[in-house]
Parts: sequence; structure tokens; C-alpha cells
Amino acid sequence: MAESAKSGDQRLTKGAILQAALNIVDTDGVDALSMRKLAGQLGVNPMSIYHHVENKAALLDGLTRLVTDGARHIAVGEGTWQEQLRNLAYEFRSLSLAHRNLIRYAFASDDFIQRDGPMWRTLCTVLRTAGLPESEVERTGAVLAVLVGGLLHTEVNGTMRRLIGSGQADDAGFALAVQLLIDGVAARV
Amino acid sequence: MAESAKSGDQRLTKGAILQAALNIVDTDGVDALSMRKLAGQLGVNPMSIYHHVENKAALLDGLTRLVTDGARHIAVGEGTWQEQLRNLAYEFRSLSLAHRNLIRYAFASDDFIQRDGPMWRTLCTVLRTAGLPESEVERTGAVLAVLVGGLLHTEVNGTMRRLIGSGQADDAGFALAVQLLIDGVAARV
DNA sequence: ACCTGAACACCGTTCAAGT
DNA sequence: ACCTGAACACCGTTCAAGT
Repeated sequence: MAESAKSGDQRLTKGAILQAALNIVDTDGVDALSMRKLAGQLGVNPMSIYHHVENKAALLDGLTRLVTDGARHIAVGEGTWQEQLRNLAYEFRSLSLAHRNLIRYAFASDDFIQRDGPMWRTLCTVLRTAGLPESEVERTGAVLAVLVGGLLHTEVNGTMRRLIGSGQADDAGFALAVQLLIDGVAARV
Repeated sequence: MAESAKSGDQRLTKGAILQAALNIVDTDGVDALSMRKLAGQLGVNPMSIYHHVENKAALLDGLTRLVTDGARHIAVGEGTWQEQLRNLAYEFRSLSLAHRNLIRYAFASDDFIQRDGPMWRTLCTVLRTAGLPESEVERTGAVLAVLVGGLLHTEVNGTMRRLIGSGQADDAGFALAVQLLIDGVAARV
């Protein structure tokens, strides 16, 4: 189990570091990630890591970027703006659920939702095709991004499941929330 | 500045511990709170604290409960259900903004939004008077609680201000979001 | 009952020294 | 250029000893 990824390449690379770190975070959470444990996992001196990564914060940043790069290829479909909005929300969701522990950490930081990121731009485009006045597009986009983000944050940390006592709590809660938001937008076009 | 709260009472009390801890969190953030620094602030041996508080996690829990106890006295007014919902949201907001650093931490935990807490109960009551079918009250309540919570989380951590580049970004964003949610609920009654 | 000092098992990070 | 060991300045927490 330990001493992974050390067979062919004796050189330590940033990619290997990120991969091992993501592994720890995915299985044991962000709190379980320490430079020392990560080094142990890589079979390397703890200080070697600092030659490829500035510090622990930068490492976590790199992890977040690695995982959210999947957002660069979002297809929103050709349906109505309601369907496009729903698709976008579900894209955001599956991206978040793929690495729950990391995303839970990322939401706590203050720069997770990126202005002018691919997701943001798509969202604004959809709102424009919905017929929202240009002066309201950005503000509404920000609010929607933040609301869906918060929604996913509570799904990922288990709050949603706790509040709704049912089996399909997360799916049902997310679907209801998205529908509610779409209705809210519809009232403003 | 240091050695505060040690004049009359030589006995260490849980109340004094919580107060000093809240002070540190309010001014320097949750990460700046350590048992050792807290003890220094109280002019006491770090280990003395453990006679009044089980551990650091319990201390932070106590802090959260201390601050959110204000929710016990929420008045929602006599207006329409829309006005009541808006009032409730703004009560939640002022409670959150009073201790930004602590609330920022609390949102990251998985048990901040309490089912059957005073806020939850009020929310469900308002939804019933709005005419929402009983079978949907709890689920809708959960979703609204979670959405407003996420909204406040991003206001408190600065995301909202960053996404909307204006001066009154937080106020405008919150108002818009709440109106959008109310419209969403209106579409379901 | 309450307080304390020493100690344990950890952290992130710096820095000088090695190859 | 990359790696490493020792060291610094911190953590939370346990435990035996004091009053």
C-alpha cells in the first residue's frame, strides 16, 4: 500500500506529488494531508517536496485546479434555457462529487468560484439567451453560481442528507433546488 | 492588551474561556485560535482549560452554540409569507455577519444548520401559511435553509463581493438572491 | 476539585550541507 | 539542479504530580 509510484522514475515530479496528494485527500480528507505523510507515501524526504511546490497552500491550490480543469469541457446542450441551466448545474455537481473531500475544502476558501472561468461564461451566455436584460446578467449569474455552490457544499458535507431524512435525499434536494432557482430566474425575464 | 479578564475572579470559568476564545476568533480568525494562545490570553496554564472544556472541537462547538443562540428570539412579523420569508433570511444574515470568522468555520462543519432548531421551525411554519402542500414543506424548507446558508457562506468569505465588482455587492447580491428564492417558492404554491 | 509541568506525537518550514 | 538531515517554532493532548 505504501511506497507507491516509485518504480521506474526515480525523479520526483510535480505530477506525481499532486497525484499522491489527491489520493490522500480523496481517501482520508484534507486534514489527513501533511507534507510528511505525503513524503512517506512517495518514499521521499519531506523536504524534497518543497523543490516542486512552494508550500502546502500552493499544493492544495494545485489540487483544486487539477480537479476543476474538467470544467473546461462543458457542453450545455441545445435545449431551452431552462434545460441548459439545469445541465450546467448538474455538470457542476458531478465535478464536485468526484472529489468530495477536496471540494469541501475548496468551498471554504474564498476563490473557488472563478469569475470569468468557463463555467461562469457559459452561465452568463445562457442567461442572455433566456432574455435577461444585460444589466442584470452578471449579478444574476453571480447569485446563481453562489447558490448552486452553496447547495453542493452542503450536499458534499452531508447537511442535505441530514436535513431530508430520506434515502434519495441528495438527488431529490438538488433537483428541487435547481427547479426552484430556474423558476426564480423565469420570474425575472 | 494581554492578560485580560483576570482581575476579580481567580477561578477559571467556562464562560470566561468561551468569551476569550470568541474574542480571538473574531479578531484573528479560527486558525489563530490555539489552546496555548487562549491560555496565554487568560493568564493561565494551557492545560487548565481542559478541566472546563473537553477539547478544541468541543470549544468551537460551544462557541457556535453561544453565537447562534440569538436565533431563539426570531420575530418574523405579521406581513405576507413573502415578507416573513424575507425577514427570516435577513435575521439569519445579521446573525451570521455578527461573527464572520466563526460562522465561516461553522458552515464548513456538517451540523451547523440544525433540523428542528428555532429557525427551521419558523421556516416551515411560514411555508405552510404560504400554502405549500404539507408533503413538500420539509423538503422545501431544507432546500431553502441550505441555499440561504450557502449564500451567507459566500458573503462571509468574500466570494460574493469578488464576483460582483460593485460597492454594495453584498447587499445587492443578498437581496437579489432572496427575491429569486421567493419567486421560486411562489411558483410552487 | 482544580491547577500545573513535563512529555509525547505530531505539524509546516528554513537552512546549510551534501550529490 | 535536486535531495537531505537537523533544527526551529509551533500544535493538541495525556498523565502524574501538586494544592
